[in-house]
Amino acid sequence: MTAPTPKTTLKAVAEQLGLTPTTVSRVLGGKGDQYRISQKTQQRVRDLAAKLNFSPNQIARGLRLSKTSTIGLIVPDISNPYFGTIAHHVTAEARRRGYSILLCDSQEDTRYEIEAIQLIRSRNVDGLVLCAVGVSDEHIAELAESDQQVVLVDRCYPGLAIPSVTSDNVRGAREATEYLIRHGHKRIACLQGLQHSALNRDRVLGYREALAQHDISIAEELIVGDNFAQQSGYVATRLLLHAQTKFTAILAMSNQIALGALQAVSEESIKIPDDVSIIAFDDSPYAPYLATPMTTVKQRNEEMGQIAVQLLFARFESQKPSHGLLLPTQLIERESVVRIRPEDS
Amino acid sequence: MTAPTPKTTLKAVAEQLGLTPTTVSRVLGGKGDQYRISQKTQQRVRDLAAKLNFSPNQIARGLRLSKTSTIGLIVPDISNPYFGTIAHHVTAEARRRGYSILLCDSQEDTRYEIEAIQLIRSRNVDGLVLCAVGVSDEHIAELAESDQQVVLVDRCYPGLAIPSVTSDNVRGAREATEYLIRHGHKRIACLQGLQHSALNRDRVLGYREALAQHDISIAEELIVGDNFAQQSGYVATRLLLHAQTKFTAILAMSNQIALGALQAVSEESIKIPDDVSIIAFDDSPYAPYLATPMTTVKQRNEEMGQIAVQLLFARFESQKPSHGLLLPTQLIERESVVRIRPEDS
DNA sequence: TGAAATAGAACAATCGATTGTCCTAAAGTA
DNA sequence: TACTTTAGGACAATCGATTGTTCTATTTCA
Repeated sequence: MTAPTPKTTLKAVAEQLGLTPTTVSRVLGGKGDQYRISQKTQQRVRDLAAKLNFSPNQIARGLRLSKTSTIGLIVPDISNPYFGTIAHHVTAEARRRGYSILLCDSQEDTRYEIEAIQLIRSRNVDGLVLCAVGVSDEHIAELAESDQQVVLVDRCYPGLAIPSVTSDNVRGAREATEYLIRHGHKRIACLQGLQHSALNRDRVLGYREALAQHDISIAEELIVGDNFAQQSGYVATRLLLHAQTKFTAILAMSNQIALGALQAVSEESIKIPDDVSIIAFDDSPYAPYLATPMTTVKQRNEEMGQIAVQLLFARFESQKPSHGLLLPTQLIERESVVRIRPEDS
Repeated sequence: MTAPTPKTTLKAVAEQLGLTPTTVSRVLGGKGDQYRISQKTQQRVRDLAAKLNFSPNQIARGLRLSKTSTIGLIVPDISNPYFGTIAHHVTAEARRRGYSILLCDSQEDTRYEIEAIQLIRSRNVDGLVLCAVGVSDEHIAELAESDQQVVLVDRCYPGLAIPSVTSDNVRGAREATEYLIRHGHKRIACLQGLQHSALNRDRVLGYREALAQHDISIAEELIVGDNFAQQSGYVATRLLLHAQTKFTAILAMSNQIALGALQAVSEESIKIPDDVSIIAFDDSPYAPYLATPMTTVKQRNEEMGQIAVQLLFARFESQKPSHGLLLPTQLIERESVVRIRPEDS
């Protein structure tokens, strides 16, 4: 086995040059001139530091400066490409500013989320980007009152004074529903996500608004589902089909719910869109190549990640309270919705 | 705005009790008895700590103990569900052991990867889980000689004495190719990934082996593509089709390459599997619901994430050099491969 | 030539938690 | 009574980098 090379410290560099850590630190920190370190010394310091591949211990630095150049990121499920994309852009945007990312996966579980928040705070991150699970909000309220800088992404809590960036979920759901209505659908199943979450509430609200505006009575038995996972979409769809509840279209409130619906529908040998139309929240690179290319509500999750970091840095620089940012969604029309004759509905 | 609550320190707890930080630290560290702190004092300490919601500053702790309870994780692209899944299981497994994850996304760029490694090391992580980009290996060799604990995942460097966990890529590709051959295919396009990467070399090797074993001459013009991205798969497929190069099947070396192939094929209105069969590396939840359900080579990426962390901890505990771990792949048969008559090929 | 100014760098405290060692008063022992 | 134990904690150094202050030769200038 090779002998491990111990890390080079500031002190080690200083000793090799016959200087003190103070001097070395100032030179490398760009304050050499300010503190009248001679050019010759400065050059010697820089040369040796480069040669030894010295880079300051960020832990020590973090302790001294109480600034870790780290941003915490909590997401419900990093294996979901929706959050993966957000994370990708958060990390990219953070790196551009010299920040690192401390990642936690809350597994869609509020308990883990609380744990993650504590963990991340005990590590003194400079800021926190939080994709909350979205049900309980007590711990979020606590967070808002602490000195921790936070930005909420994707799922926000309207009551709390925390900067946030989310899709305009009400509008996105309303537009999707209206699209279905324009195509003659009146009995539209709503495969909802996590109940009592703000995110779900907004989407279902948009769905209800669209129906109400078109004088279509809302059939509560068509609003089903427990959470944003595939399993929930599957079960809900199977139950709907089994109950012989009549419906001509499905609005799935997440990409995973949509997958569950596809699974259920394929098992029943029901054809999309001939037998039932479907629109899903969240676009996917696979959407165009599905058995029936799927019409989706695309969210700007790339921008969400970038904006989240930018909001965070805006907070670092000023104490101005920033409001929630609403991003538009886009209905991507493919072939999973069929126009039906009014009498069918 | 609410007044920010400053963080509680050990010293603050100690002062409120009229004790020294030493005592408080020992009690909370479970060493109260060992250092003969009276039960009464211990209880007072614990009570106040709980009341103030004290949790030690991990930065200070990390400095003193030179142990940060943090694992670095570098992936080429966290928005790719393949890596997302690995990350998900790495974080879960790490949390179970009280470790946090410092995440970097190298964007499939070796320069960023090198940057990420430096960054992560300057933050004194206890271990590093690296999904390397896979072309250059000088910086990896350097890493191997340092005192940094590392585990390579998904993409390994055979020459280096670094523990790793990867799929048995040679065998996976060979089995997929054999499957195609058994279905009568002889001219099989190989949409490869990043050239000169060990991962790609292995997969292409498996492909060549299978052909060789069946006495099928290897048509070099059928081995095309630059990297693991969708764009590469798209371009390569378009070019193949444009060149009128005859082939009856495609072996795509990643999920994203496969997407690119689907894109190209759909634009040329070519039917899968009637006109061309396809098998792709990496399974996807969408695979069963594609226009043609796709036959895939499924990797055990969930286990990869878990095993990576376990290997890392095994290294923490013993200095035994561990070898590379090879995980089997699984061919998931769907409908994207058609049996053709020998004379067609 | 003597005092003031300046160049060049060293000293020492600090961030917060941990730990080997040391101190003091009460209790036990001969 | 005189001495050793023991209980219960306190002291102070340490991890590595940063920074306000201080110190010492040279220069500079009148």
